[in-house]
Amino acid sequence: MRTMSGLFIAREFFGLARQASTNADLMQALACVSISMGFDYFALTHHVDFAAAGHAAVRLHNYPDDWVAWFDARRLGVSDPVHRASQATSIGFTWQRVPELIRLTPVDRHVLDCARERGIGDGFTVPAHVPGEATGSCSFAVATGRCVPFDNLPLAQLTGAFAFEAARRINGTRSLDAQAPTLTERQRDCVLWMARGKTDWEIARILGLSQETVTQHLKQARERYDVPKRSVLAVRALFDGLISFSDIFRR
Amino acid sequence: MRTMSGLFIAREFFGLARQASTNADLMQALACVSISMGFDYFALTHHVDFAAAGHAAVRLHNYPDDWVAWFDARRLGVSDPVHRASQATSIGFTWQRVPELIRLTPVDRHVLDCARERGIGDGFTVPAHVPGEATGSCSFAVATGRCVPFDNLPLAQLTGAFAFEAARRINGTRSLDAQAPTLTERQRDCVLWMARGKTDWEIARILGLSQETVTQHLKQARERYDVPKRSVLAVRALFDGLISFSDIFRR
DNA sequence: CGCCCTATCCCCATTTCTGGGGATAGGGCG
DNA sequence: CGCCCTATCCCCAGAAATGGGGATAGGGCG
Repeated sequence: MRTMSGLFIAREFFGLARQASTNADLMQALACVSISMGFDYFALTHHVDFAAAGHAAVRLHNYPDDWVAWFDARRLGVSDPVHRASQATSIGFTWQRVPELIRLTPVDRHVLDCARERGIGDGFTVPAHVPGEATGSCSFAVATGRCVPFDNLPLAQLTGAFAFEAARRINGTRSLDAQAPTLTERQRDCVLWMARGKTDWEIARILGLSQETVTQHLKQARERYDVPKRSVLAVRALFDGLISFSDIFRR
Repeated sequence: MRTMSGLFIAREFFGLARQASTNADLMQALACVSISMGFDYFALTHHVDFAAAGHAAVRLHNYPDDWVAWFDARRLGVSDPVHRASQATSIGFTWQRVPELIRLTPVDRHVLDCARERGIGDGFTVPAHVPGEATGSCSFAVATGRCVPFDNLPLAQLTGAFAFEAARRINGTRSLDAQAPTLTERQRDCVLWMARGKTDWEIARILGLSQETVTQHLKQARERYDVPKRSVLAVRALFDGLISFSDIFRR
């Protein structure tokens, strides 16, 4: 009775993932659930160049070694077509749908062919994007020549999403900084418009102040954060939630 | 037998959402599935200022009229605490968890209190973020005094994610060629150090280039994003996941 | 009352960023 | 081969940001 076993699989994985306190714990849980769902491989990864990236980037997988070597030699972490496709949707997709999401180049087709030659056939990828963090995904794949277990794709969607969040937790998601500086309302106004790309003169017009006053507010905000430049001030205020991406981009 | 009815609800909703060709179709499907899951209200929305935003922004909901009027009068689409919290996680969260995700200001607490007074109690929000597009979410809420149906949260996670993607499809997903800008490796290096607060001279020393080359790379990055200032360039690159908070703050 | 904070405005000099122009070299692709 | 992209370097002038100084006014608190 597949219906019943699907939810049993989910509950078991959620329990393991919730208890996981290391990447190894999570890897083991993912290896088991992949098999249970009818997949052969999994890969939970940030879409970065692992040769250049440091410690904070996550990559947990059980892909064949020769595929991984080939992938890394070409530094495909950023440009892999499946990774690129995952930036065009908010829910999971089978790899057969990739050409509907992005325009495939000849190089992309070659990458997919080489994966097939090295044992990775079709798959299902669950995107995970949190603003301010590297984009990522959790993929489940079948060996070359096998079929994706279509009935279990909703379960794979849930599992992939939950696994990525567990990885964020284990590897240290940003924590709320109780000691972060606060800004006055006026300082925050000026920081928000600066982050929108306005000059002091423009902000002065918008808020009905003199240009020097705007300069002063931004200087005082920088001093509270002890940063030398406005670019890092904007980043810090974003990180602390004093301003939000939506607020910045609003028209 | 709740286990059985949960997956029955999911399959029914997926069928309706897949067939939906208008926002009204999707709204009807969401209204039904919300009740079936044990919620009283739903709201699928882009996090924009609806007074100013245009045609591409989606908002489908069945909230009480006086709450909506209050919400819009204060233009909370971009600064609502639940919306802001959804930018700090990749999976859904109950509103009780919002203080773990963002720092609540006195204004935020007032917003949550007023929602409660107008009939909206607790809820569960599923974030949806596609790089290069406005952030959004699909929320399910219970009336003041009622409990969130915890057993159905995995189902709400699936439903919310699927509904948001259906809304994207109905309202015209972007074309294959419309992708967030990309930066060359060198441009990204310079953007990252700029976002860390370094001057061109400093970046030049760090990367072993001339100061003019650094200026050029940053100019070209601004041109790719079509933004006039470095502050907003840093914000955009963060939003799209090209650089991350951990990249910037890492030593 | 004095002190501190916030908001507002002004001045100066220097550094940094922005727009605009020029150039070379190497690699990939049609 | 020509074209485009990437990386690198240079020049100029003007706008914008940064550091540093000055000031007033109003409100809250000990």
